[in-house]
Amino acid sequence: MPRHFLRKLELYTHLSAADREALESAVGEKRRRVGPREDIVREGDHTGHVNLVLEGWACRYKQLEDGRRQIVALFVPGDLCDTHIDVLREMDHAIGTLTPATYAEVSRDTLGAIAARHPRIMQALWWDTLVSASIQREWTVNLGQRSASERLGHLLCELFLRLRGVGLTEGNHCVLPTTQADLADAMGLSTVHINRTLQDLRRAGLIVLKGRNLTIPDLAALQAASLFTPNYLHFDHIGRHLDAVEPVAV
Amino acid sequence: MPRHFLRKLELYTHLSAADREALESAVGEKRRRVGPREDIVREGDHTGHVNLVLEGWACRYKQLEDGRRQIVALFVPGDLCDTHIDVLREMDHAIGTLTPATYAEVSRDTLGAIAARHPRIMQALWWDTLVSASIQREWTVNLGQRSASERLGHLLCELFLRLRGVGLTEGNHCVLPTTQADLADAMGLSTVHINRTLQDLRRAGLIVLKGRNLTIPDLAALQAASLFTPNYLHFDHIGRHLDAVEPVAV
DNA sequence: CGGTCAGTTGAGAACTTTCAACATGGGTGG
DNA sequence: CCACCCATGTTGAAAGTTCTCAACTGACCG
Repeated sequence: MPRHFLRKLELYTHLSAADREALESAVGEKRRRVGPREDIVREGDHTGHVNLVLEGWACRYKQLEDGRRQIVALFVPGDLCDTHIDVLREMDHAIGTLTPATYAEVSRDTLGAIAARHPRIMQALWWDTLVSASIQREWTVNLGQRSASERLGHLLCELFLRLRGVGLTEGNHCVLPTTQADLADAMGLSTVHINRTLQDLRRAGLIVLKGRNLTIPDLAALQAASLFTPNYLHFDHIGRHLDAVEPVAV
Repeated sequence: MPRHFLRKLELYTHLSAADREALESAVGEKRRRVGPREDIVREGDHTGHVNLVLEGWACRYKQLEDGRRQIVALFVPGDLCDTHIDVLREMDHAIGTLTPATYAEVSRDTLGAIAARHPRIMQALWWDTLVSASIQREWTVNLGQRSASERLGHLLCELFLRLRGVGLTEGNHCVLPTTQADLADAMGLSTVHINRTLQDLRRAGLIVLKGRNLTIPDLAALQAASLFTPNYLHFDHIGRHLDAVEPVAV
């Protein structure tokens, strides 16, 4: 059932049937369904589990006292929120949904048990954690150095590749279920400017965005226009030395 | 010798004498001294060790093809660069010094051996890693939502508290050895604007900055002006349940 | 003494925000 | 079934912030 998550981990290494079963049963333990714009975790909480997004989109965000909000990470199906975060006393940020969503709560104990018994999974979770950190760094670059259109184009490239990594694209097309206000909070821009920047990208033929449907006619062109290089996503099967060798050949 | 690092870890938990010795000997293995503005790690490298800053300041940065540079993290004495990063194939960023610096190279094997034998250290390293990630998120908020003066004030608050955490402040005073150009690259602003913003902060009486010497006459005031809350640094001795109980009482 | 680096200043240009109005669409109650 | 409402997206114009360019200062070094 956590097929997007499994698919993502297999970008790093091939899992054995036993690995997959272990993850499936862990994810089956406790499942929740929530509406759009709901908090899953609030700032100040102390949670003892990890959340895995199964369907829908969510985000990690921080809010300033005066109401300004910054989305610091977007979560799409297959994304794991806050691995190991429970070493810290309390959450310094919140996690909320952008769309209706379902997610699995995996307890720390369950995750620890799996990691102990399945070293390949442990490595893959490590990889996932490090890639998340790398994405966070790239967002810092994005906000610090890129112009509005580069910034937005960069985000769309990243999301497209991440969605493709979990099997949620078709050809050069994917969904973009966020509102323009969500994009604004993620990019540190006003909604008005997001709107105009999207129009610029459309006018330049770099994207086709109708409603929640995004098409990127020429990904290489969008990447070039956004100074995007995919290396920071580390989608290069770098854990192949750990690949499971199944006993049964085809 | 890695006194700043030890002191930082003790913000989280108290280490035993054995813990401290293990860390000291690990850090003594290989020590390097480099000048200012030198790269310690280059983008594309594949390193098998972790670097611990002993003296001087360094940074993690990413550079765009057209030369724009974003500093995504600052390292002060006691900071550890890139724990566990070697799960990834190659570095997606570089690490360079800002000032002359000395650092210790700790091999992955050494670190792994310590972690296995000293669970308290392993937990403390985890805490350090998670705090670094938290700081990275806060920088994203900083670049996305705060105005130039809030942004710069926020950074100065953070640096002051981090330096205080490793014993490198005296009263309300510390060093700030970066150039304005470095600050600009870290804050996503131009050097000219950094210069003017520093003047604003000075004029408002929030900082006194002469050469490399920074004084913050009223930290609470600077925090308030910058919408700074220290919770994200997690300096709250949250690992106290792990505190070492020394067999010898004083 | 000349050169270089860091810091400072002025002025205009460019980018982004704010405010306010208007358009569109889906959903709800009458 | 229609009327209304609200969330989302769109547009215009003025204001505000930040950048760029260019010049100049002061300190340190060879």
